[in-house]
Amino acid sequence: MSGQVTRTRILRVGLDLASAEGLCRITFGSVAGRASLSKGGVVAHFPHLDDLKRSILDVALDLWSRTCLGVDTGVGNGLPSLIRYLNVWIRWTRRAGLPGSCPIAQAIVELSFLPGPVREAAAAAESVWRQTLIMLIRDAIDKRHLLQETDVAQLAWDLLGIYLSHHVSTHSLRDPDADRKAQFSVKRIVASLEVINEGAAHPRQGGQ
Amino acid sequence: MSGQVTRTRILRVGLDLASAEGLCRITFGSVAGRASLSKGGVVAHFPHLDDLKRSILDVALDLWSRTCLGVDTGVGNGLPSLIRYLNVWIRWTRRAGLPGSCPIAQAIVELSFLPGPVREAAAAAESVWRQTLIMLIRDAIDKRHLLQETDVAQLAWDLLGIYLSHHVSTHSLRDPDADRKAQFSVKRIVASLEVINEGAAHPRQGGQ
DNA sequence: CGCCAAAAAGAACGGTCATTCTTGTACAAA
DNA sequence: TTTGTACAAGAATGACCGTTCTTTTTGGCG
Repeated sequence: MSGQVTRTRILRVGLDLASAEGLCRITFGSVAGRASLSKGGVVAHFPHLDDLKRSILDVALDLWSRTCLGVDTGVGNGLPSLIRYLNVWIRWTRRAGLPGSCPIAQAIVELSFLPGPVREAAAAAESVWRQTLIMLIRDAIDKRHLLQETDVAQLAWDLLGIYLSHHVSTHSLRDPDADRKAQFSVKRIVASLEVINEGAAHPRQGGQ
Repeated sequence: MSGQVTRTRILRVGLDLASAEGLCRITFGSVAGRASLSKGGVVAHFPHLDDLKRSILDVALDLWSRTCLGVDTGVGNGLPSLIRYLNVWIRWTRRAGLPGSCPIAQAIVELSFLPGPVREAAAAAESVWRQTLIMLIRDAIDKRHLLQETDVAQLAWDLLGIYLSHHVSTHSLRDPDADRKAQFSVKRIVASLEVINEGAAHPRQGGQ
C-alpha cells in the first residue's frame, strides 16, 4: 500500500475521531485501531503525537474551507454573502460528513491551558475564522448593507461567539433547538446593524 | 488533623487546580502534591476520582452562588438586577479569588463526549445558571422593563452564550478586551429588548 | 528468481494513572 | 497504659500511553 494512501486514511480516521470525541481522545492506539493499523504503523507516519494532532487540525481547517468557502457559497455580495456564510458555517460539520462536532472549536477550548504546537494550530484556525468574518463584514459595510459605524471587531467577536455557543449548546448541552436559536441570534444582531431601506419598520424580537 | 479540615483543604486545592488548568487535569497525584498529602491520603476522602471531580464542581457552584447571588447583588429589581448580575457573573472567578478560569464552563466543554456522573454535575450547574437567568429575565418582564413578548428561553440562551464566549475569549484566545466586548454585547442585546420610555432615541452600535 | 527500499508490525521501555491493599500513626476513651 | 478508631502514608497492581527499537512483510526492479 502506498504511504500516501495510508497517511490519508490515518488523517481521515483521526478527523472522524476528533469530531466524535475531541482532539484529546486522539492517541496512536485509538487511531491505529480504527484505521486497521498497528500502533507502529501510525507512528511511522507521525513520529510525534503532536504532529498527528496538528495535521488533523490542518485537514479540519481545509475541510472547513472547502465546505464553507466553496464556489456555491459565493462571497462578495455584501450582507447576503455574510448571512449565507453564517448559515453554512454553523452546520458545516454535518454538510462535510463529519460524525460529530467541530474539531477546531472543541480543540480551542480543550487546549486552553496546554501550551504547545497543537494549541498554536487551533489558535491559527480561529484566526482564519476571525479574518473571514472581518472580510465579509467589511464587504457588507462597503456595499452599504451594514451601518458605516459598525464596530467590525466587535461584530466578529459576537458572531464567533454565536458559533461557539452553538457548538457547546449542540454537543455538550444537547439542545435540539440550538440551530434555530443560533439563527435567531444572527438575525437579531444583523438586524440591529442593518441599513434600513424603504422605511420598513425595524423588527424586534417576537414571542416564543 | 480532623478529617473535615483535610477534606476542605483537598477541595480548595482541587478547585484552584480546576480553575487554573481544567477539571481534566485533576488527578489524585496532582491534588495530593499541592495539598501536601500522599496519594492515599486523598483517596481516603474520595475513593473514586469521579467523587472528587463532582465535589469540586459542587464547591465551584457553591462559590458561584455566594459570589453572584449574595445579598449585595440584590435580586428582584427587574432589569437593573439582571444587568448587575451579568456584570458580576462575567468576572465572578476573579472576585471569588480563583486563580484562573471558570471550572464549570471549562468542564461543560471538556466533558462534551464523556458521559458519566461528572458530566451530569456540570450539566446540572449549567441548568442552575439557566434557571437563574430565566428568573431574572421574567422578573424584568414582569416589572415592564423588558418587552412583554420577549422570548425568555432565547434571551437566556444568548446571555449564556455571551458568558461562554467570554470564557473562551479570555482563557483560550487570550483576548485582553474580552470583558469590554462581552459587556458591549450584553448592552446591545438588552437595548434591543428594553421598553423605551420618554421617547429616548434607540441607541445603535457605534464606535470604530 | 533475488535484491532492495519502503511500509507496516510488533516488542519493549519508562512513565503516569486509578484503584486496592497493607502499614503506620495520632488521639480519645477505658 | 492499653485498646480502639479514624486518618494518612506508602507499596503494589494492572491498564494505557508516547516513544524507540527491531523485525517482518510488501512491492517494484534488475
